[in-house]
Amino acid sequence: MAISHLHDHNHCIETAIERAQSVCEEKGVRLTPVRRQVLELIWQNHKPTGAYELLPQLALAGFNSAPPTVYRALDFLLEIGLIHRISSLNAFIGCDHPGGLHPTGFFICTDCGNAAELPAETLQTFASQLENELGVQVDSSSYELTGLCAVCRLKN
Amino acid sequence: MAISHLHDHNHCIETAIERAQSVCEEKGVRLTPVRRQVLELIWQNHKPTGAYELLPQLALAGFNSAPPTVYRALDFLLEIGLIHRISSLNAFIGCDHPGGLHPTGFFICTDCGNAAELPAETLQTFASQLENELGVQVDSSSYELTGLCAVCRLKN
DNA sequence: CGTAATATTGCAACATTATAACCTAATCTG
DNA sequence: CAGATTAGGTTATAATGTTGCAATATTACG
Repeated sequence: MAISHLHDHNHCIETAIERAQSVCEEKGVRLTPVRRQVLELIWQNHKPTGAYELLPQLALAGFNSAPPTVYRALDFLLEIGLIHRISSLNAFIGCDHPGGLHPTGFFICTDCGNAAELPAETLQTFASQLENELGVQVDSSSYELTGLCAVCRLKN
Repeated sequence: MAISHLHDHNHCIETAIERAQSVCEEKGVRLTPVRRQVLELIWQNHKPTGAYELLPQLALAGFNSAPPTVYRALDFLLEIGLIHRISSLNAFIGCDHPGGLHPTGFFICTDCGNAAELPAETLQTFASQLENELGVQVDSSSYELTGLCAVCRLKN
């Protein structure tokens, strides 16, 4: 399992970085070394990662490492939708399907710690339903759930 | 408008405190003076309120006012479901329908700052749908949306 | 190219939010 | 009442996030 996970995972990271490149080119913004490195670290961790966890990792990779550096990179990545912020954890995680700002939604397993992004269509449906039900206009949203993921549910 | 709002609002607060009393009696826990005062302040503010906003208000009401005091009261009120935490705002707000722990969900108007609790049934439906869709078991959830509320939408 | 405008980064200090540790006081239980 | 439990006071500190300004890099344009 370790090997296949590792393999998949390296693939994940590569793909994520490539897509990030494309997104940035399309938008005419710059994926600078720090920003790229932060994104790569987030994908390497592959779980919700706090800003202050990234600091030493960034230092280890030979980059300047002070809070504003990391937060600026995170803000940039958030703004173009390459990562999401999970506010109940004060943590950040890579976006599965970048390419524009969209509702944030994660299911976080309290056993294995994995965070799975919720399907965009589902979130869209929820938001629309609430708009109708409440008569409001939804501009942004974040849905954060915890519990046991499908795997851990069987294990226990 | 100011008067009617004020009236409704005082009623809100009274009702909330009364319900809190009942809930605490049922559960056999103590709504001590600090806890009661914190709850009352939260209802008085009538909008998401940060812990450090409560400190001076608590001091003004003649109570000890140090972070642990407020946080302990907040933790207590959260645990028995009398208030909710809105993590995207690092703030707390009174629960509309206390009487047990339940999913947290709020629509926050970016214009007027009001936070409206989402209908419990709707949240329950969403959670069930996600459980089916993802094969997971949901233990807790928090849905936070922003945008324009029905009133502010018309005003603008 | 050269230069001005813009965007990005480095750095130091600071602001905000939350918790730990330890002790005292109040309340409950038998 | 004595002992156990719960709640609160106090000090210090941890964790998270921001501001402001100077320096550097990148881009735009004559």
